[in-house]
Amino acid sequence: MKATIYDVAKEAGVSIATVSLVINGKGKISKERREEIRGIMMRMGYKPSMIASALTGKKTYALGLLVPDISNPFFAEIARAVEDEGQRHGYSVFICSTDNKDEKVGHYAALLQQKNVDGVIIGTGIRELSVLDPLLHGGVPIAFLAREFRSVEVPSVVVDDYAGGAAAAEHLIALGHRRLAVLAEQDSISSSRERVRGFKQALEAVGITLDPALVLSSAIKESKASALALMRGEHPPTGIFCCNDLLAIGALQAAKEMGIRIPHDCSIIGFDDTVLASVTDPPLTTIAQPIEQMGQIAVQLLVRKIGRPGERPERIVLRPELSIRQSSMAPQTEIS
Amino acid sequence: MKATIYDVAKEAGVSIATVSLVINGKGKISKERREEIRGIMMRMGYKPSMIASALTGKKTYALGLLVPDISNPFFAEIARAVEDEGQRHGYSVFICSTDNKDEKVGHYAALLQQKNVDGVIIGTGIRELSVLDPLLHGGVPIAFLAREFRSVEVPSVVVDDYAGGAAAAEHLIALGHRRLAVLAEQDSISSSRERVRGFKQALEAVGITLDPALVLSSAIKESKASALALMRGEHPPTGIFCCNDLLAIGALQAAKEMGIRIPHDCSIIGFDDTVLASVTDPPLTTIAQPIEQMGQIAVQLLVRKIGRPGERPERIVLRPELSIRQSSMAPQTEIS
DNA sequence: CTGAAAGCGCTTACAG
DNA sequence: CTGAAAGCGCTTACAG
Repeated sequence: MKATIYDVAKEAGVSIATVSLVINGKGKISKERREEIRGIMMRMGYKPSMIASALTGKKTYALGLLVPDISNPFFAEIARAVEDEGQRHGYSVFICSTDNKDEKVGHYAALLQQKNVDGVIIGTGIRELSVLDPLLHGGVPIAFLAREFRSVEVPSVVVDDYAGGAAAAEHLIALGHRRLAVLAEQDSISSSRERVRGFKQALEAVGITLDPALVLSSAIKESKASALALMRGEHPPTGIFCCNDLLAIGALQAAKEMGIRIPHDCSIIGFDDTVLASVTDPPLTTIAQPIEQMGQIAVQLLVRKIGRPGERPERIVLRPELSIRQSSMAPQTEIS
Repeated sequence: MKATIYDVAKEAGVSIATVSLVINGKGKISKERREEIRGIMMRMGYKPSMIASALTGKKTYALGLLVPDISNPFFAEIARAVEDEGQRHGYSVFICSTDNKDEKVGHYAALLQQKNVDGVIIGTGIRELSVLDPLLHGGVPIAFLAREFRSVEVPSVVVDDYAGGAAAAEHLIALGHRRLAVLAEQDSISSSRERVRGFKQALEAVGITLDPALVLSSAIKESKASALALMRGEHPPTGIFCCNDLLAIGALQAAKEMGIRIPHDCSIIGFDDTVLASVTDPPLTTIAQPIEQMGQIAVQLLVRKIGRPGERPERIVLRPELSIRQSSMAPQTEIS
């Protein structure tokens, strides 16, 4: 039913080798023949099968994108940037949501290598690096996006998470806050660890120590409950740094439930600057990541790696930026 | 470098045919041989190449998902549901953002058929159905999701958009509104047209006619500007029905810019009930779609179609539901 | 119960 | 400038 290279060869009265050459613009085919064969392909609606050509040494022009959850706006925006930049280089992308579970990462790693993808972008947290073995041993190029593992030499784009955490702290300090809390992601997520570290260091730089009891790791579904725990303590914080916008939203909801006014009673800072940040009540002060740029660079690095596997992998660090909205202000109430 | 079926055959001292049989659990292989070969595959880390097996008549186990924009939270949530349900049936999914442009739809249609995907879920607006020809003629099964074209017999899941639009109108009417406006999507989007039609009919049912000047189609990027146009008219509406949550957010922003208080001065209703609706200021009254269910059903229908191409395609209609939050209330101000 | 052979739709040297 | 042939990694009848 679908035309194959044999059909167009027969129609053109040439061998399939010749047709293959014109498809790939190789060899020296007379101009007329070339034009004629092109015309026949058009007329027959012939498109070479990518799986057949992939089997004969060419690429599959497919990429995998591993993220914790495509429905999380941050990763959805990343995915769009990756998709667009991928298209620009001729690649399609498979979405792979891992829920930050090694088990799912491993599953997708095996699957993607079985599917012979040309490369995979890894933007998900991983505990045990060995779950990537199917990719690493299978010779599938990878690039890290917004996550990284210094132990392995792989191209990566990250935002300076440490600096971002520090910027959040400095903003809060400048506003006059002293008693601060942190809502972090799981510990397996390197970016989250760095943000907390930067936040903590910046506090210590001005002589404030972060109360360990006020640093909570939380899954996104439990962000509200975690924030409630933070706010219900004996000495509630006057400001909370949340390691992503979604966690910040949980904090916002917790505050609303407890009748705590944001930012009057407590300041909240997020991280990411997704669409969400501009629509919350109140709009969220957050540390903005250059999302589109990160996605673009990730595919550029990966594509380069695919092209020249031997080259030394690059590591690109982008600067996050404080975006001030209405969820932060100077502390108003004196909390005993 | 990667092990092939030949490597394991040699290692096991059998023919590749035998190995193939144990891979596929076919034929009658003695239990010991089967176990032994399984062990060897494990040890060598052998996984059959999906592209090779796809070339020999089997499926590629890849699906395409066409949506307007994966970074739009509604479609991101759809994508997650499609990905998960796809995995459950053994399929991976390619993301394809079309920006509702026929040109991109056509591009992806051709690309997906070249990649030999087993099926495509279409959740994007299309003006000229012929852009799907590469799929239709290529014999690639498709299913419509949240969009549809009655002219072609294809399995589809939709929400009763007409009823949803009517529900929005009824809510507003019950609240006491009489002068209403609509912020719609582009006309090529069937779901949007239906929502507007339902809204309008419900108004007419109680003797209110919708002023055509107060019905605007708007791209998402221009939603704020369009809402401003609506609100700046001589007789501004006391309520605006927006055909999706993102448009409603544009309206919220326009109101804020003009100093119009929501819901006191104007009620706003969205459609979709994505995460966004619960975090806006104020939280959005909206018509909720069963997003996860829609994604699941779409792949179930598609998978069924792939399995039994001859069967009569099903059409599943789900009910949307009014979700009341704080962006709607009885009209307060008397606007001349 | 298992192997030899053809074939899927291409690409790539190698001849001529 | 163009064709015959081998090969990519599998699957599937067909023999035996």
